[in-house]
Amino acid sequence: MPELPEVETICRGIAPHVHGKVVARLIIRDARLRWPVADELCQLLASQTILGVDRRAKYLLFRTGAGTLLSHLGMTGKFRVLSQPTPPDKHDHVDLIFTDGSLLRYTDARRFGSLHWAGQHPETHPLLRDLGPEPFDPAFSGDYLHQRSRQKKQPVKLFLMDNHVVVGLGNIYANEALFLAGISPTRAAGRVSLARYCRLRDAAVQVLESAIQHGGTTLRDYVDSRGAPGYFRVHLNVYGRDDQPCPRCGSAIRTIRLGQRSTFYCQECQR
DNA sequence: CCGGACGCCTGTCGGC
DNA sequence: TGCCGACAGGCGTCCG
Repeated sequence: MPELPEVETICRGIAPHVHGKVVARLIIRDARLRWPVADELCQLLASQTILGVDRRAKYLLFRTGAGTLLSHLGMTGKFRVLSQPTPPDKHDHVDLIFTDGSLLRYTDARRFGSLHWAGQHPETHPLLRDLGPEPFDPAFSGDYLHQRSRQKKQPVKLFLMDNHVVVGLGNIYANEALFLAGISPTRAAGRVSLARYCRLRDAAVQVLESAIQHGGTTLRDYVDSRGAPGYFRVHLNVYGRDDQPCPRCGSAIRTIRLGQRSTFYCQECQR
């Protein structure tokens, strides 16, 4: 479900409500997420204070003095803050209960998400270690993309969605960035010029920043930590708009499959 | 080493 | 109405 803007929105929504809270206990109702949730998390987190919440790529990091709780939301993962417990629904798999009676509840219908303990240096955790730069990091530049893509025959859209290259761009925002940059998603990554990679970098940063400002994109079931949808959907130029007119030139937006994912683009505006 | 396909799950939607 | 296949904001792993 969530790409960078959605995870960032959840991170900002949760942070003020969990910051400084002390964990009373962790309840794991169903440990069968993408990887089994370790029972040890209960002992590790008990009586720890949440010092802060950060985002790295599409992961949320809950910092404590003893180490870091790492969470990925997969396709349908959600976090909500409740001021007091309510009877759990079918997919409410984990509760992090604080000493003041409030709680952070993890819900995930498809169970593609995950919860891991990452210790004091989460950046060395295997899931984070090999990730590429954040899109807002100066290291993510047109020059960087150009250098990394030489000799690559892979379609530029898959290159852009590769977490080893840059993080945070999932199917929606990769489609949108390529539209804004005027680059065909099927073009071989190694055959995109430096100038066009500079435009692609700018387009990616622009679409992600704008999406964050609008609280992310809700297509079907994404909601933030307060249960509110994101409002960026109305700003999408191509995603989900097959056969509709291109907002720039009016010709019909095409849909193809690339790496088993739906890919939307304008044949006239993107080359 | 690379690129592409698979599989993990449940829910929803469209077509017959 | 019901059934069935396709598809959905991700990504580690396996295979050629």
